[in-house]
Amino acid sequence: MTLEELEARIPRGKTRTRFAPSPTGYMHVGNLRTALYAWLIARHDGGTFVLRIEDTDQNRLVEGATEVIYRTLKECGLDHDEGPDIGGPVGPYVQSERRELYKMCANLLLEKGAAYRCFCEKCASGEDSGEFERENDPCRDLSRAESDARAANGEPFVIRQKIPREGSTTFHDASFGDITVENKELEDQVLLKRDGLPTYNFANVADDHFMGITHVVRGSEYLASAPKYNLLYEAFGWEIPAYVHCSPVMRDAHHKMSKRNGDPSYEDLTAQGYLTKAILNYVALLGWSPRGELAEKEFFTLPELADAFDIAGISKSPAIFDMEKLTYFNASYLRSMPPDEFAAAAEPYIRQAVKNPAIDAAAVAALLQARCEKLTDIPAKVGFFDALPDYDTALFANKKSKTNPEVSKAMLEAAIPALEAVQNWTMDGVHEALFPLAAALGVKNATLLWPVRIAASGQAVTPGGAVEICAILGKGETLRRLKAGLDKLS
RNA sequence: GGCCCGUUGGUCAAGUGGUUAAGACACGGCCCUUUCACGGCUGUAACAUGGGUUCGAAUCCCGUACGGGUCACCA
Repeated sequence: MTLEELEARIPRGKTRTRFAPSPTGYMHVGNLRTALYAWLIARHDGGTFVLRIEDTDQNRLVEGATEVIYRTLKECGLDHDEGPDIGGPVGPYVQSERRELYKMCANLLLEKGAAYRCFCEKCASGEDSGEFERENDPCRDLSRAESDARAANGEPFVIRQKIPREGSTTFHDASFGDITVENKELEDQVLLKRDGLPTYNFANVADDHFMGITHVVRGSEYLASAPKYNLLYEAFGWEIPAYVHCSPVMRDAHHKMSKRNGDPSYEDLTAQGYLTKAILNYVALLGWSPRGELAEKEFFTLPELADAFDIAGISKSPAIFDMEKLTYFNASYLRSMPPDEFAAAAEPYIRQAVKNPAIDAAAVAALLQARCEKLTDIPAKVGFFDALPDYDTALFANKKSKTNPEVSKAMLEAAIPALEAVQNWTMDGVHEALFPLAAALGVKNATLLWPVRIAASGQAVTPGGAVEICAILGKGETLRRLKAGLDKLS
C-alpha cells in the first residue's frame, strides 16, 4: 500500500487517542495513569481509543507481556475500539508489523532532504567511541549519488533526521504550553535503525499520523524530544496532533515508581487486596484534579471521570504515590459496597482463616465491612472464630469497662445460665439475654459484655462485639468457651 | 555539565491580580459506643527564596536555590 492510500484510510473529525505501551510485562502505575487519561480524553469527546503495541526493540521482548496489557485494560474497563486483537481501519496495530510504512516514510524524508543515511559505526554504549559526531557528521552532507551508491553496495546504515543548524523550534504542549529550543541543541536523531526498524521517536510520529491520533498522551520523559517531532511533521507536511505530557508518578521525592525499586504494579496492587475501582479513582486524582463545581469531589466512577475530565486539570509537577491515600480510597469503596457484594468478595478471605462450615461467612463479612481497609486484612482478624486462641486472664481486666478477673468471673457465672436459657440463638436473642442481665446485676453493659467477649474470642480486639460474636459462634461453642473462661478464672 | 520543565501544609491538591489561602489523606482532641472500627465534630500544619511590576501579588517579570526530565541504532 502506498502512503497516499494509507493517508486515505485515516479517520477524520473525531477525537482519537491511543495507549502505546511497549510490552515489558509490567504495567506500572504511571503507565496505567497514562492509559487512563488517554481513554478519558477519548471517551469525554465520544471519540476513539486505540491500543498499539510498540515492540520495535527486538532485545526487550518479553513473553506474555501483551497479555498483561490486555488483561489490565480489560479489568480496568479501559476498553479500546481498535487494536491488535480486534483490528480496525488503520492497522496493523503492532509496530513490528508496520516496517514497510516506516521505510516508506524514511525514504520520503530522504527524498525531501530532511533525513540522510549515516554509515558511521554504531556507538558502543556509554563511551562515545563511534564516528558520529553531532557537529560534523561526515555523512550529513554526503551527496545523494554517493549515499545511494554506498547503500546499493550493501553498506549498513541508519537514517538520521537532518535538523537545521540554525534557528529555533517551538513546540506546543496542551498542559506545559509553548516550549522553544534552539535547533543547535537538537541532535540528528536516528529514525531508522540498522535492523530496519524505526526508533521510538520515528515510529510514533508515523503511527500517530497514519492512525489519525488527535491527542498524544505520554509521559513527560518524552518532552525533551518533542521539538524534533515538529520538525518531522513539518518535513512531511502533516498536521501536528495535540500533545499532552504527564509528569511522572514518584515513589518518593527523588525516584519514579519503577519495577526495579520493587514498586507495585497494577497487578501487585490487586494482589495486595486493592480494588480496581479504588486504584483507578486514586490514580486519576494523582496528577489531575477536577475544576470548578467538582473541585471538591473525590469519588468518581469511570463514567463520571470521563464526563469531568479535562486536559487543563492535569498537573505539571510530579506526584508522589501515597499508599495510605490509596488505602483510604479502598476502604471507602469496601464500605460503600452493597452488603451481599461485599460478602461475596470477602468470603474467600474469610475461608482462608475460618474452615469451620458452621461459621456463617456472610455474618462474619457483615462485621468486617466497616473494619477492613483491604480484603487481605481479613484472615488475620477472623481466625478466632475457628479456634479459640490461648489467652491470658489479664485480658479480663479493663479499666473503662470496670472489670478485672474477679468481676469477670462473677459476670461469666451470671452470663452462662442466662445464655443457656436462650431459645432463639440470634443476634437479637443473645442481646435480649445479656442487656437485661446487666441491668439486673446493676452493672454497666460493658462490665458484663467485656468478659463475655474476651472469653468468646480470646482477644482484646475483635471485629464486632460480644453479642455479634456469640451469635455467630453458635450456642454450643459460645457456652463451651465461656465455661473455659470461667475455669481459667477459677 | 548543556538544554527543557517544575516548586501551595508530611502527601495529593483548589486557586489564573484583591480569599479569613478550599478540600482530601495522615496526625492530635472530643462525641458516639459492648473492644476495635464506622460515623459526627474539631485542632495542628503551606504559597522555596531574593528582587522587581502594581494601589494591591500564591497568582505577572527577572535572578537564586532545590527538585525532576533529557542529552541511546531503549522506549
